[in-house]
Amino acid sequence: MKTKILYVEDEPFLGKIVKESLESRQFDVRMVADGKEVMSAFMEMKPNIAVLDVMLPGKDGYTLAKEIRQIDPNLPIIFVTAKTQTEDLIKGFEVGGNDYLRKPFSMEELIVRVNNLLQLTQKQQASPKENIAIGKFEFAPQRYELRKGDSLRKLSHREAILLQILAENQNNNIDRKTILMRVWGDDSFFNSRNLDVYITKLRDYLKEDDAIEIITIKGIGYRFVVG
Amino acid sequence: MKTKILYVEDEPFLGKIVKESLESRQFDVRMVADGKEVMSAFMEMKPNIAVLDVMLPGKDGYTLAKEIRQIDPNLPIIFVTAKTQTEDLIKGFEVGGNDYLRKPFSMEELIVRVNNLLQLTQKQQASPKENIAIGKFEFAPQRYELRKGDSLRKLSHREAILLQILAENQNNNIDRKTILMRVWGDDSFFNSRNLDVYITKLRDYLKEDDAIEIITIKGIGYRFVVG
DNA sequence: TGAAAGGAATGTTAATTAAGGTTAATGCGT
DNA sequence: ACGCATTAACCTTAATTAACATTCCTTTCA
Repeated sequence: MKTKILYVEDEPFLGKIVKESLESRQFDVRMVADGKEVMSAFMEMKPNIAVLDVMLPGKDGYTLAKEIRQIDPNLPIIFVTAKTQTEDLIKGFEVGGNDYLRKPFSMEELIVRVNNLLQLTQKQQASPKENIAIGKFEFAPQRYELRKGDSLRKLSHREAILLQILAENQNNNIDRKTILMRVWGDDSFFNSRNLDVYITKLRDYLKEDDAIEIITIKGIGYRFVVG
Repeated sequence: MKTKILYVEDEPFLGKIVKESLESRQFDVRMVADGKEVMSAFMEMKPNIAVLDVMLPGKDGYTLAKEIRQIDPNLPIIFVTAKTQTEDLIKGFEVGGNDYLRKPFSMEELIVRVNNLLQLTQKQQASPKENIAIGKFEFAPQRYELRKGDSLRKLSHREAILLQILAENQNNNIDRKTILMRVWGDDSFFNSRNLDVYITKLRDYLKEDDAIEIITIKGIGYRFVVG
């Protein structure tokens, strides 16, 4: 699945160039020009990263960053602005930004910084060879085995992948869609029902430990909480 | 314990200023001027972050970054250099750098970027929101659970977010609009009615404790008072 | 000045729709 | 035939919309 960029820029000419340039690098870009429209676009598209101009009609980039931070404390945010003063940069980081790029900037630099942030914020997922501790259980992803004390349960392929995705993202929300794409490769209606079935199975397998819970977030996905 | 910075810089004058400036911010700084000495200093001090000049006697910064990456794939690395070309910057990220600062730079900017990277790499797995005490209740935002004594009520996603917003802002006015944006992402008519419904639900859940009240401030929003 | 009227904002409860959960039956490859 | 994966049928719960009630602020007029 493509990485989704929410790009907020009110200069149409610059905006178009940057958007196309990012798209040519296989990013899925949504551009918004008016500050007031950003939050609804944000909720709708659920971007992986936000690139914000600071000076905007409607609402400025700093305010937007603050609002985004309230909803998602982990989303990478890059400011791209003509404001070159150090104080402006500091403010950008203060409101929750993770990088600050002064205009004019080179496209290459933006792309490199976008990728850098995406990498930094991705979970350094335990290499799938290592066993993962899940409450009182221990999960061996490569062997599809779920252990608790002396009892052992062999998982099927789908069960194992699903559990691995959940375990890798403990305490974080996981999109239904993300799961569907990773386990089934598409998010059709039937696979979506299928996911329900597998969630039920995993809940059943894990019910011996009360500290473990797969919380449903209706309309969004799941959150796997342990302890 | 202080955050340890490994600072590699061969210009003694600049180096001294930066080092002292970082130390005045409570960082524990070790400065190395010769590229060849960096790796042993690295192994010895086990820094939390590295700030590298690129052009150095002995071994250049890019090479150092590569060597550091072999040992620690997650250590934040910032390049600080007089090389202003985009290609140099790209190379910096390619070899594993996480930020790139062109000389001359302001101390403030360096510090802000250092802190940003430290935060980004720490935030990783641990985002366990702490339980919030609400009068006689205890609310576990991660698990969407509201407890009072031995009784437990599981909240839905919307209920939980709303309660969290209220609880975070105990005794302060909260704009309706702010709530709507955070819970629904927009403040349309229907969602506004929706908010009323959820406020009613929370009032119902919390009515067992008389000290808790969700006060309506007509035309503004709500105030959540406890005790 | 203050009581009544009117209206907008909010409260409450219920009905509706949509999402997800559960269990069982079916399909399909080995 | 076995084991998993998929589809289906039916059930439960959350979220939204709707309908009607209330509150409280504002306006107006005695």
